[in-house]
Amino acid sequence: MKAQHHFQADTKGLGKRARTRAALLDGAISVIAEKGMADAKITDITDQAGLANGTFYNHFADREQILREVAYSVAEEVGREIDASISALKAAPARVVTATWRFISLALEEPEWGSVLIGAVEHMPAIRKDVLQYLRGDLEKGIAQGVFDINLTPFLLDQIGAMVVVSIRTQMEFGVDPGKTAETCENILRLCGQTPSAARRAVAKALKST
Amino acid sequence: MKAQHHFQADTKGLGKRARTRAALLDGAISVIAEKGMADAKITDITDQAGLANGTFYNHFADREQILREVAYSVAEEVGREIDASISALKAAPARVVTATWRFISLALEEPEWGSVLIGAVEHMPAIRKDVLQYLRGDLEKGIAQGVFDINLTPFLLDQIGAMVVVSIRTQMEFGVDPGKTAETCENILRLCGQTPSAARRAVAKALKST
DNA sequence: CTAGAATTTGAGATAAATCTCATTTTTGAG
DNA sequence: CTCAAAAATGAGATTTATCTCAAATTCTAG
Repeated sequence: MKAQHHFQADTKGLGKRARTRAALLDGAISVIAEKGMADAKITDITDQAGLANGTFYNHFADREQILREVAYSVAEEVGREIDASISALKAAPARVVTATWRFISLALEEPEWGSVLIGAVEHMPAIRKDVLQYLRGDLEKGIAQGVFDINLTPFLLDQIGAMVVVSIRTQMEFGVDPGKTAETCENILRLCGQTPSAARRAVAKALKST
Repeated sequence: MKAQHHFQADTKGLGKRARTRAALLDGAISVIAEKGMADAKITDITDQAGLANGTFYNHFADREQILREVAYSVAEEVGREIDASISALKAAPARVVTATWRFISLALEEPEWGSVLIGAVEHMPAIRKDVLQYLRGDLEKGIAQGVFDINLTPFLLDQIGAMVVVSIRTQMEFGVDPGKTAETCENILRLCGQTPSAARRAVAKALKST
């Protein structure tokens, strides 16, 4: 799962056009990882890809388009991985904890993904909504299973999302700390109405089976 | 408490220098309210203040300085108001709820303050820390009173802060909704380890005595 | 009222960035 | 191998800011 060549990996045998495009997308991921989404300049991206500035415009209409494509692509990839890691789980708390844990871990293990995801959630409301849809289903499950006591609205999803972003950003800045990831998972369960001890138990249990 | 002339109100009788400076600071608040902190340009500020672009540099070294001064000033003012509104309260949950409620209400009643506070918390980590210090004392109180079950770290403060920001931003975008403010207060109490029903009761009680 | 000090002014120097396009280079089908 | 189409190139037009500074204006103390 080399994030270094996320896009180029899929272009074996394809034409030059596709390969250059992939190089630009990969360059964009690197630059976003290094300087953040807001400060990713076109020239940074083409330099990183070893191409001329003008080449960019043969492949993307403007700066926004490439950022959006990168963000959607990373979000989809992460979504697939999380889906796979929780597909066998039935209990809603276990699903929420495992998904959250996996999400934060992926963002931190591949800092390039972390920067893209944080940038996307901050600057692209449409993507934030998409990413949080994954959570929505599991929260519904929890209500149905009688273990979550919540008012399931986009507003609640945004509040949970904000906590996850803080967790990732803090760990990217001050160093990875699984204790913080665990605390984040517990806090989400608390938000869902679970007691501190129930939340703690659920997190411990979910981690043991990983 | 006219936010329109937050700074100019304090300059009766002072010299021209002070008055012009205050006009620039007030202009900055307006512009931040309208376009956000990231997009507040020097020229916008001087236009708003009815002054020439060059005048700005007689009073501030650069863009950052005026933004910082505006942010600190608004944060202090809001801090004072909140302190006053909770000074008589003894119970930690009541203090947390009242302070949070007041903070969100101030940000929404004076949209100029809301934009400044959100911009500051997002772009100026130092200010975020200062603002969250107010909360810290009350969380400590709650631990001492045996009603909060938390690991009181800057990390937890940041997670709570992020929820408040989401609440303000959502209401600024989609319209003021006291239900969302109440939900935010309840969610903070849940994070602190209270049960959903205890949280709900504490919020209802704190609001009745306002 | 006056003159020197303080303040304001706004044109323009400077500094990024984005995006365009005529030209050159590369590609790959026949 | 050839050559027309596709792609890449990078200089520079354009845009949009910040910040400087000599000149004009406004204060204020005597």
